[in-house]
Amino acid sequence: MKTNETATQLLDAAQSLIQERGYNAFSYKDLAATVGIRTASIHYHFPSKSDLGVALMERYVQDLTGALAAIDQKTRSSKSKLKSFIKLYTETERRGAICLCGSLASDRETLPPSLQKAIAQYLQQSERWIAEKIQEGVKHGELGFRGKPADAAATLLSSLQGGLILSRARGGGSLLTTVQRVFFETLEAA
Amino acid sequence: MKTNETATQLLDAAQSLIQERGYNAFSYKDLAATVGIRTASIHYHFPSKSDLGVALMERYVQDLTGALAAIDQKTRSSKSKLKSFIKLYTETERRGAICLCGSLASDRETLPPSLQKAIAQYLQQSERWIAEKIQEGVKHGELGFRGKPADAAATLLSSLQGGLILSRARGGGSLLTTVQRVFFETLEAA
DNA sequence: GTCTATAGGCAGATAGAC
DNA sequence: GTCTATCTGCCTATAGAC
Repeated sequence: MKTNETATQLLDAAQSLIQERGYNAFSYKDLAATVGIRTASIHYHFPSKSDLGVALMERYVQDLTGALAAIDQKTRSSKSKLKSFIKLYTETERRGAICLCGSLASDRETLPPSLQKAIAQYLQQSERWIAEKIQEGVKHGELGFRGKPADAAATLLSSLQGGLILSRARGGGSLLTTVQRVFFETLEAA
Repeated sequence: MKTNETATQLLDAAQSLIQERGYNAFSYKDLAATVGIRTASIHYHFPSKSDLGVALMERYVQDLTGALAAIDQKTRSSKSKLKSFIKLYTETERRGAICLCGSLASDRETLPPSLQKAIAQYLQQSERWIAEKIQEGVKHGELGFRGKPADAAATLLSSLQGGLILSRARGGGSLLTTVQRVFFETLEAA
């Protein structure tokens, strides 16, 4: 897939707009203006807005899979893997954006089922991966934590998603750094 | 304010719709259908959609203030106060809804400044109250926690907001119970 | 306070030329 | 693949009768 293909540009533009304004607040007109074509041309690539949304979330899930694989390869310790994961969110925070899933979750009831499914998949995959790393860390003695890894994973992911919301409401700052610190205190405290 | 006044009914309907579908996905037509009047009549109570949004968030902040005051009066220990606060969120979770602020945060860039301000106020007020309770709990020896109360407060609120999103994406369940458990483990572990 | 009627604009989407 | 032209429907909002 060439990165300059129109379809890719459209997905990029849509992702930014959704993360900034929400699914129901962006239009083909916005996309057309950004990419530099007419609205009718967008329908050639994505017949309906739902099609675009589904394609976007599919790409988002694939990107996640790639990012997690990259972290697993590059990094050694479970703790630094978790930190790399959190970094994905701090980068989003710095952009003043929120997660695509978090944004779509608000509009959930207006979304097609296939899109709802992709959102759930993204979050589940993240959660499982986190739980895995926590479990590994405990096993190898890197992390001292007595609770269920799955519980800590769900809590961490929640606080990252919610942290992006709070951070944006505050108008900036680095709330996620705090979230990370508190998270590791939890893991090491037990 | 009589609870059956049309304005109140409109706010109630709008709040439900926003929590279910997002700010940009509900219309005066939806409200009209719910309340049983015509769209034009809504403009008598709330000239513009922004006016409605602002009034709604103002009421939401007032409700919060009332709820926090009620908790402070009724309950004794800091820990049970915090549990009562979390219960506000578990009730939202049970309804399959997310926080009004969380929902509006996605559409933030499309909202009038006064509305953005109200969102920030709601979250700030929550955060401060939580931090206060944690500080009290530590002072009275109820909670063992060495970090900054403000940090734990920001993290808890983040995980509650995010937890509502994850919970909805999962299609139900009681994720917030898990979040609560992990939170108190953190506070008592240190 | 609520109604009917209507305005003006934008939404997503389609047909067919190039 | 992108265009122009056009459709239909919904949106917020207003005017004015009751």
